[in-house]
Amino acid sequence: MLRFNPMNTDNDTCSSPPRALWSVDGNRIIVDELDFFSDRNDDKSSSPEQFDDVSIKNQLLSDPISPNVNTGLQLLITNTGSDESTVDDGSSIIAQEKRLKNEVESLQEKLRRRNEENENLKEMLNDVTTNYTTLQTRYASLMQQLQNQPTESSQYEVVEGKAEENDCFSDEKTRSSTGQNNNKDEKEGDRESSEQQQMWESNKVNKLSTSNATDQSGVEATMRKARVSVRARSEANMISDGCQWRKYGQKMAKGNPCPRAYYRCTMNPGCPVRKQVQRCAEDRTILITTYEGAHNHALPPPALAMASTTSAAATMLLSGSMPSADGVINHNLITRAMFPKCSPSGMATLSASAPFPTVTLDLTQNNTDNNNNNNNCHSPFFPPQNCGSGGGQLPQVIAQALYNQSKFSGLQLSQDSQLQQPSLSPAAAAAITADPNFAAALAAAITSIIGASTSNNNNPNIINSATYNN
DNA sequence: CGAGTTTGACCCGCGC
DNA sequence: GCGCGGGTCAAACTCG
Ligand SMILES: [Zn+2]
Repeated sequence: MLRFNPMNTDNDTCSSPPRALWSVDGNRIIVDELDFFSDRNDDKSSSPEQFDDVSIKNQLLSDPISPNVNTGLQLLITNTGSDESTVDDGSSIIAQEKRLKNEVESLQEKLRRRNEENENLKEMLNDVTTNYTTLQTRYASLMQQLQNQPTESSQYEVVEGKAEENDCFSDEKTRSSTGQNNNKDEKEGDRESSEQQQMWESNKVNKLSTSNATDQSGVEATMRKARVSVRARSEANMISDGCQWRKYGQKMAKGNPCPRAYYRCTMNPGCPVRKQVQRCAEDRTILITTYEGAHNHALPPPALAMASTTSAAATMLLSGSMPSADGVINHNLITRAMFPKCSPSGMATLSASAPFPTVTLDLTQNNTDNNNNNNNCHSPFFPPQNCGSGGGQLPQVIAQALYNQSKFSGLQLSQDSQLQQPSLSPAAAAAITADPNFAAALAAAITSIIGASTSNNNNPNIINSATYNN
């Protein structure tokens, strides 16, 4: 959904970041921003159920095993007890005993169901761990392979034709064409890792003092530098992605009359995530938002899609930059998983060129053509009627698809056949989707695990922040 | 008054 | 070494 502020006639594309990106009351008023997650946050009546996991949640709500319904039962039991006490005045003690007994029973039942849930979740976590171990093993072997064949630069370029052709990617082109040796990566990684260790409050003096973490930081820097670039057609100045951002700079980029704005995540003081917002030079209706880094805190559900996408893209690009076919596999994987019947070249572009590997999501084509191609985008992750269903929904759909994709790419990269059959038991999936808090926490944890696969000295805050508060 | 934005200065890497 | 360009900092400013 495009929300356009008629009062804002300013051509400056990046001067008005949103004030209320994530509102608890759900009645936020978004001025001058493209809302990727509109139907999750505001209008409750506008067909909020877009995806499979949400439909699972719906099933859960009508499921008698659901804790939500269980709460209702508890209330019912309490009412029954009080009804009895009003009927029978003489045997109030017996009635009370009965009521207490019922209460205990219901609590026991509740406990039992919680235990079942825990078992399911444990099982799921085991699956996740197993898949993670598999992935890590594969990653290690690929790294070994990389060390044996250090100079196969041609395979670093997974997809570059599209980016090279378009002036909108001029900065990416610049980055892609510079610095291809490992030495530079290490230097860059040194700087970046010291940044991460010392949070944003650190100053440059501290940065200079931590120059000994060179060995382990190169990969981490790649992770940190991996980017997800979203091209969306929008008059709005900002994409609402569920996070809170603070603008820290604005520059005029060369070759583009529109300024580039720099934002950093402010949901957690130490969060390293940044994003850049810039209009396309050739078509100023196209907004290019580039995300970088992984959040070190739990996120509201709407923010998870983009955040996980960024993290997963980093992971994919990391493996994609190996001297193997992984990059291509992942490229096909991401596009096939999203739009099996769409042309893969136009939707998701994977540029694994050092030092800033970037996944570019081009959402502009479907925004223009969605009236004609409503049935062209069928995906196992969402029903076809949700494809191309309006300006703001499409990005949301894609973000969700990427969120799903990110889970699969991280957990089941080596098992192509399982791509369309996530190994989530229905009960576990229901348990997760029933509770947004847990979903957020778990997704953050998984994202962190994926991120941790690139480094041994991972930031402990990542895991610690992914706690489940109920 | 605090949070967020603006904007010029500064830092750093890279190419010449 | 110098200039250029991208990215970041931080003081001044704005806004609610
Ligand atoms: Zn964050």
